Amino acid sequence: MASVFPLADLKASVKSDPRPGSRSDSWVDTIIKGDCVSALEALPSHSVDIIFADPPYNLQLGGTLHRPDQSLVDAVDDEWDQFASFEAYDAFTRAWLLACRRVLKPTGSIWVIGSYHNIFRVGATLQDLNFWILNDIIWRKTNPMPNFKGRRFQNAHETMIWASPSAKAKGYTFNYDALKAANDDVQMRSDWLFPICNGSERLKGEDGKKAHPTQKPEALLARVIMASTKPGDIVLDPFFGSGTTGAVAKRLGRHFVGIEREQDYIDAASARIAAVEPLGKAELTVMTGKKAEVRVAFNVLVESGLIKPGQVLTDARRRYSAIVRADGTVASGGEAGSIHRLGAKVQGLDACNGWTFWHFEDGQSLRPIDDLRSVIRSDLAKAE
Amino acid sequence: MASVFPLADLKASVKSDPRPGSRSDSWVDTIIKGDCVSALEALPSHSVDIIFADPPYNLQLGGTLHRPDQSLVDAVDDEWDQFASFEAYDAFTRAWLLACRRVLKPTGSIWVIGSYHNIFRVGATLQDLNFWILNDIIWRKTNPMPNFKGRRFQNAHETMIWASPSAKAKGYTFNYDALKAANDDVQMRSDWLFPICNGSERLKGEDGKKAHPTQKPEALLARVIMASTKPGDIVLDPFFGSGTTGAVAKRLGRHFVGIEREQDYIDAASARIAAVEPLGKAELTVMTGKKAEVRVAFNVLVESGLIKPGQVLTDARRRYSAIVRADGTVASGGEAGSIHRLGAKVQGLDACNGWTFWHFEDGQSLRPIDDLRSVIRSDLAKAE
DNA sequence: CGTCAGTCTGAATCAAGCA
DNA sequence: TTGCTTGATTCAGACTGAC
Repeated sequence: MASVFPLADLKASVKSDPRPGSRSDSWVDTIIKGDCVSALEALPSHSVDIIFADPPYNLQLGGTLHRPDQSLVDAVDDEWDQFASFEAYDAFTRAWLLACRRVLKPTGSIWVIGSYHNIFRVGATLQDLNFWILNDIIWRKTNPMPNFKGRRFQNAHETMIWASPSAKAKGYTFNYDALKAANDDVQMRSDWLFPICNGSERLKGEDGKKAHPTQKPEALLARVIMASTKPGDIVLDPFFGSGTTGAVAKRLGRHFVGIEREQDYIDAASARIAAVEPLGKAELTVMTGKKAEVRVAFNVLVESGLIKPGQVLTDARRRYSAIVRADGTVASGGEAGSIHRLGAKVQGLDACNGWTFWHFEDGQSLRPIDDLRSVIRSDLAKAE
Repeated sequence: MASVFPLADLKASVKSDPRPGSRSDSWVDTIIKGDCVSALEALPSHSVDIIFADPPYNLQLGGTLHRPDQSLVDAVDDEWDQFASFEAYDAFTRAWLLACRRVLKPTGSIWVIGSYHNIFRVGATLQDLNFWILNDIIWRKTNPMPNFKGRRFQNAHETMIWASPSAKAKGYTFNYDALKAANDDVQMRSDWLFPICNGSERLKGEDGKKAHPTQKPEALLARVIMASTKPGDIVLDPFFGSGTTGAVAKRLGRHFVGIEREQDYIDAASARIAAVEPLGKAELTVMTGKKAEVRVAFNVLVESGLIKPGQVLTDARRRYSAIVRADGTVASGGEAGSIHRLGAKVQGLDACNGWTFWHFEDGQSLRPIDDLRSVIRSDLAKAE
């Protein structure tokens, strides 16, 4: 897993089995080293299910920026983020988006993340190329960097665009019911709240400094992948960087393909992905349709890591137990469903408040999962 | 207030006093009836302080942007139609944005609101025209319309772009301190939470149906106007519609100019604005920080005797010390200079705010010399 | 072992005024 | 236009080390 694939070898491999849709599988679950567009052009047509792209933002920073305490802000000044003009950035964007569409299945979809520096150009280019925008999604950051000079609003979000390859492409995956069940039985909205990536999740080099300047949080990728793929799907990331997409895809039982130019990033991502333990099949079953009659309400706990997929919940007296799945449903015996339904089911009742019925192990004691919801609510309140 | 101004009369009026920056005032606090670009071209250059624009996103596009996926139009016509439509929309956007910039003061700023159907094109056009994006702001709706088909995320937000007329235009108004104070003493973020406009605020016709399809909530406009204008400023809305911008501007003690083509909307907006009662001066006072306060130099403290020549200043932890000299400079070791330069020097930094760095003995405690500046300012205020 | 205070840092288009 | 001086300015969360 996560082997590195030199571009020349990839071309030879794909040439030997070039049928669209077929694949020799040699490039699946690998990181292809090379230029984004060249690597994309070496892949078979219509061969991946979704694309998650975190392209350079084309930040145009002036001088240096200091905090009020005079410490220096470590800005993104990498060579890969430098473009001569908007025209150059647009040409770059067109090229990789066109290459992406050829590789994407007609039933697939693409996600692109950006900030106000680049996202408007990306969105307009997507439309110009006849991609069909399905949603724009706002990642609200719980802990964004402040505006130090007090001359603007605190830049507290980033924008993702979710699009299908054409207006007529209808087969894209959207796990509506699972998302709704996981969101307290109301539709998942277009604004998502997550912390930025730091702490132990943040990859660091031997010098203790961040391995990549723009590492995205796994929770963000988890929601993207759970929303728009099925288990076993192939997720392509043409700007692989620190490999968050690959790590989350592997954990969630999806395949990945990464494209990356810089060897340092490839090394960090390879090691990271190798350490990932995939979830089991039971945890990954995505609820589909209404026949399951299952309505869950706590995937935020799962996404935030307060509850982990595979974790066992019980009632207060440990008479009943259930296993948490990655999509925010729970399973027990042959039954699966929302915390509320399964709680009722195991007790033989018509209704049940899953939040107070199900408990989790906290050291030696059992605590209701509602306690964890309080933690999330507290975070949400702070973010408002 | 809120009289209607036929475009022909406006042209005659402005022609009689065409000096840029000057104004006969005849067009202030009126609704100009006519085409957006023509009306803008009839206004004096550099005459308004901010622009709030809620442009149509389906202009000349027929059903293209809103069309559900199941279109009966065949493929070739469909693609051609889309391409032509985006081009037409871009041309329209360029035209009204260019006309807006001529009318906008160099110290002004512009807000544009839109959804994913059009905001990416608007943002890219703003950048192409060398507007300088200051922030993108997300209006999160507390009560958005559900997604009925369950094929996408609930579209629960709209996007606003806030921009200055050029990268070098620095004088735009931003009431940072007032916003921060109003936000529990933390910086105002780029994501704002407001309900959509309904209930009694929603304008309705005699038939009881909504007078305008996209009436914006007054709270949204209030934050925009309070953030980026001063009392007495002129707020221009080139797509006036139901007149929310005018109503809020009047209530908040600002002037407005509206441009609108449809007589029905003009009638509704005129009546609405006429009923608005402006707030009093006391309610409108904007909290300002030190930037807007009277400048008090360090030597004023020495001259006034609050700080005495020979007195020793230290930093908050008494790691560094300096002696005050009669000319208002301070000295430490062999170095001397302003409170700022010496503060930077002793710390080995490029810059330092001497007002908050240097402290003086006050009984048993250390207090920043900035406290003494407040004393001076207080005395000055009493003398006014 | 826990607590508390201090430190560090994150995709940043981040000053204004005058000579 | 450019360069220099003055002086205005930070939130949340993880980590570190003292006690």
